[in-house]
Amino acid sequence: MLFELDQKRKDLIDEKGHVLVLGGPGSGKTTLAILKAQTLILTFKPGQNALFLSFSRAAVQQILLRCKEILSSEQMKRIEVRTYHSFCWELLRAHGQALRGFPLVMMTPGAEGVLRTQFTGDWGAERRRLLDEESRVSFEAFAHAAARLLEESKALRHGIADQYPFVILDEFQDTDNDQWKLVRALAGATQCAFLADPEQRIYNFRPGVDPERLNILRTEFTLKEGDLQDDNHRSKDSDVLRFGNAVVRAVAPTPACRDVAQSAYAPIDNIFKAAVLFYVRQMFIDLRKRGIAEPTVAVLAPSNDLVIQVSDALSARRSYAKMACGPLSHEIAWDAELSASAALCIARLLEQRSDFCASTRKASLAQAAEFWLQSKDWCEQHNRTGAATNGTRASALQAGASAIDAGKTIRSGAAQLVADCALPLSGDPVTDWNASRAVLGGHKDLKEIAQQSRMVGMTTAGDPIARALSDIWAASGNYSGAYRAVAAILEQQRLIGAERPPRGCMVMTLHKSKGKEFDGVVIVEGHRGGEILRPSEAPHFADSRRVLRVGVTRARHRVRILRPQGATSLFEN
DNA sequence: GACAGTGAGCTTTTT
DNA sequence: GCTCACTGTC
Repeated sequence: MLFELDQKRKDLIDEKGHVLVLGGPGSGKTTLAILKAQTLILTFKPGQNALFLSFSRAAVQQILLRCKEILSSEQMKRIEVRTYHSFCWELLRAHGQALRGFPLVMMTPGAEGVLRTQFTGDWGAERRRLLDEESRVSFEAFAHAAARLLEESKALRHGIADQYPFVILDEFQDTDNDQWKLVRALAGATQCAFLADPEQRIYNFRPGVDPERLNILRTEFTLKEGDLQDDNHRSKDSDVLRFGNAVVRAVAPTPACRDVAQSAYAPIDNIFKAAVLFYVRQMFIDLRKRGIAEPTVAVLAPSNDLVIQVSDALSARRSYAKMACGPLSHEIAWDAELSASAALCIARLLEQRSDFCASTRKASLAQAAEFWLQSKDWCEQHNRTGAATNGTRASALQAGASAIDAGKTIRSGAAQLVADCALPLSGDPVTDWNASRAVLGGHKDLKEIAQQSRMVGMTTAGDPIARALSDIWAASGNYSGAYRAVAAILEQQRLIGAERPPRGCMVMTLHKSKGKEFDGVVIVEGHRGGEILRPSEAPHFADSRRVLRVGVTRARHRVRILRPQGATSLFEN
């Protein structure tokens, strides 16, 4: 592939020192960095590679795709595209032992959660103690620990610099303090390209992410800066980016943008859902009219809560303005941990219905309790309310299991509902699965299990879980062993799943869409909560506007923003 | 320890 | 309008 480069880009590629490349979505930062790597690779000695660090596995996939468009297969071998986590872990594993005397042991998020819930006091201090005294390193402390290794050992710094004479840092504006320490140590010894878009800084709320990051970088290192902000290659013929920038400035774009449409719906639940389905279908029709045979469409919502509602909206037949719309199949980008736990509850209930006895009933209660414990841990980790309530719910279910052991009556309504479930089975996995879910839907302290379990995909007979359950039924006429089978499938999906290239219709939060690209984007605002412009940020909504810009600029061709009637205008004039 | 009633506050989170 | 934390009652 050939690239026409202007002088600004050529200068950045030829610069021998560090470069800071600023640019909006689709401006070609990544491409420029890869071209620079391509040039530098020519000067590398055998064994030396370029290193490209990014935050998420999804981003790594995107970057690899871009690399394949530009580099030859020989050149591909000379560039390593990695997440911070995988790079740091390899560093720790390879050099931790030599420098500290003990091999480092990885503490997975799950294992750390268990320790944390048992520990009272300052967890941060305990985490440092675990690292110093037991060589156990938390997932979240990888960057911190790796940075310390580099800071402490000049030999290691130079070893890494020799191995990677050129390092690219993606999304640099979102680098947290620990990652910055690591990068600072690297940049002191090797040549770096920092890629950043200050307007895409949407992880401000994360501890250690500093809005001043770029200025900190500028004071610490001598840089050649280049700003590609004005250019846009992703959506050349569309004015999607112009709209995104207008949103951040809060000034309506003139002339109006053809490719971005806003619609208002009456703030009533049924109308909301019908409107979502209608406009998403409409987006597919629009894109096909433009000659895109198999369009990808992302439906983006400000909150996870709303993502569920959107998925709900797309899952049933509805009519909007007298037009009938059939359901639309779609994928949800979802935090798999909780939904896996919820799915295991359903599997336990299937076993209980197959063989109603003390041990299956206790297992169901224990799994439901486990769900709430995980929920509790999640709340604590993410600083959300609900931890106390979830803990109480878990206790009530555990108390139910103890009551069965002691031969006493179960006192909690939720525990009773779980333990007394003895619905007959039909042998059709989808029907039986949904019947178990429906039971849980009948109590406020179990409802969320039913809701979360919807995310694992068990709607058609072809889903892996349905097929496995079908096999079990065929072999034994009941669902004994369902738990193990479902657990195995979920584990497998966790390892291989997730990073498939986008296809068809996908629903996710605005935040999760960052770094991705779709033909069309539908942004959905809720009518009760789930606001695009978060009320707490009034009157200027600066953070919200950056998030919205990220969502809007995911689109190659077309955007629709669906808002409730009466919502605050996106523009102040 | 279960649960109904009451008043407050409501997001996002790459590994 | 819903869900959480907290409090009082059984």
